[in-house]
Amino acid sequence: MLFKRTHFCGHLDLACQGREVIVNGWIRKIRDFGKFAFVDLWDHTGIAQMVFSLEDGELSGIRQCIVGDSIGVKGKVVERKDKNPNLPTGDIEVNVLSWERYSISEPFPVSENPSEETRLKYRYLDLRTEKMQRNLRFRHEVIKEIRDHLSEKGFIEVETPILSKSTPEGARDYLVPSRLQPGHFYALPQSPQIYKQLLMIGGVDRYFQISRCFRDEDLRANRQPEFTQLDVEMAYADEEDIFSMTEALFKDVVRKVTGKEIPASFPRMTYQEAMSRYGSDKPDTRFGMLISDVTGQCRPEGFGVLEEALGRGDKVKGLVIPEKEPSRKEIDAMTDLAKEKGAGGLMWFKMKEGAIQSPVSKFLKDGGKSITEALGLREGDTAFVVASADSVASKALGAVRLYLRDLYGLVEKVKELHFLWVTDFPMFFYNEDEGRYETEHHPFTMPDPDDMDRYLDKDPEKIRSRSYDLVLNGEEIASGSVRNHIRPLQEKVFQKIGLTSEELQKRFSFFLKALQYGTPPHAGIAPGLDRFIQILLGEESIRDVIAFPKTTNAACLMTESPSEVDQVQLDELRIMVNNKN
RNA sequence: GGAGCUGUAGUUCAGUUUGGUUAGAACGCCUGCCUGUCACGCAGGAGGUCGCGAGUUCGAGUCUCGUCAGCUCCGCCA
Repeated sequence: MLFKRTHFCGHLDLACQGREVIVNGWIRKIRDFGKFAFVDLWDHTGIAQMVFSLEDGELSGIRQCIVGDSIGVKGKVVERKDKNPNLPTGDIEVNVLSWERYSISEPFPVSENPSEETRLKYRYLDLRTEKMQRNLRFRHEVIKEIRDHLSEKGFIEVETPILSKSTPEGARDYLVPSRLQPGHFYALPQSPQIYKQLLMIGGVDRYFQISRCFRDEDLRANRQPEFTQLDVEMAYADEEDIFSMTEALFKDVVRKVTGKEIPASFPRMTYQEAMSRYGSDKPDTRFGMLISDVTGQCRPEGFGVLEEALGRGDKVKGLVIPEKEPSRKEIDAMTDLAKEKGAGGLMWFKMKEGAIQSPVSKFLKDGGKSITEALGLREGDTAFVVASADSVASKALGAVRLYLRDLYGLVEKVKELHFLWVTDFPMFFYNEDEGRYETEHHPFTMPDPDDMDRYLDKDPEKIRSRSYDLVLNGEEIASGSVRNHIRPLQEKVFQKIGLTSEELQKRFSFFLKALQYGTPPHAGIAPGLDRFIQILLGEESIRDVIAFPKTTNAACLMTESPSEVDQVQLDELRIMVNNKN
């Protein structure tokens, strides 16, 4: 029999005193004293203490229960003799009159501090923890506020297909075989990009969607093979419209879900400045330690390595961490980071008792004076310097800068939210491996028309695109652009990235055709909700804000997917599996 | 594709440096005792392919090689 509950465990308090209540939940803890037992009963609202008299035949059955059993309890709320100030419901307890054991639990395969592997295998039990309950509810609040906000602003949510078509460029697609057309495949969407542009052509005007996106690439702590984006698109809109729409949205949502106030508009930085000063296209602006170019001031005489570098046009760049002296081991770790980014090495200089200390000062005729002065090195500081091609030096120092951030805890997690627009991304970059140009953002981005005229043939990497990223605390949380709504211009872009006219015809004729029917100028953006929620909650991993996440191997430990399928299914799809390699 | 860390009882871990008796602890589980706990307490008990496979050795949880899995990072992720 089901006890129809009158209250949730966490809502019981002194106001219920003397009342007969019914609560349902899971046993969290049993403390058995022989003549009676305390049972901590948990539901999604919290814990309340039940008191079972064990001298009563029916109630003594609680002794057969273990943690995890699902039970219903009818009892009287009474004020406690010994209150527990650590428990929200610690003023009261429930004297049990009758109860029902709904289902029996196996002993829990998880403990209070389970490993990631155990958590993922028994995710449904992990979800019963306070943290996961809080995170799922918080996520719901964020999405609800987004829907409310955009609905009020005249946006409508439109669903787009999951069984979709392979897009050019970008990530590896997840493919779904077609049974009715053997040898043909759907692709799961990497984003609803083309559909939302078609919705603009279709007169929807203001669209959004909480949409699932799929990318078959290697995973990270903040990257899952399927993830959730807030996809937004506006007709007759440009950068400024998207910026102000997004700023208003984030300000409203952040206030409603966290109570925090963020600025009404976010600072902006060009891609070029981000790269040269922060060594990253997603700069963490919560702290300083910017990268300086000291090529001009640097006197390399005597140090062959540096002389040669400057001879071939390399840059000398550096940054200073004030009043810190990293250890030998830490410097080694930073050197490895710099090398990973392509730098030949990492020089360092310390200022102690007015003298420069550095492993390279003995080579330099000026002992490193020109470099440290240019960087403004002061007593007790340490400077890190890289001599490499401009972008390599910046990226290497960008990695060093983040290492120092984490080493010395230079930012307080969660407390501050630093939003930043990064603009003026390049339209194209040259892919050495493939021997062709690719788009930095995606091919549907509007290139700067003047740059296009000027550089398309001679220097395509100089062409700027009308795209932008939104960065929060050093993490990319949204990406968008003004779209290319002019068919001939769109064709030019496709040509530049090496799509032949046959390929174009085969894969995109529908889209190019659609562009011919009075496409409104339009622009959009797509914030990644998993990351945004992760940052607001201060979680280390995106997995902690997703109910059923996958491992770094893109597997689900709970369902054991992916898995083999029956031969019958493969035959139906006319698929033969090649197990070689 | 590459690098690092980890894998021992149901769970979380110690033991691996320096190979050697019967692989330990805590929590959980089982049995019993206990009138006020909230990390209840007390007594007793069960529970192990040391991830898997080779190899070295008289002898491997411990050393070597391979492999699988989890995590973190690089490449990759328009």
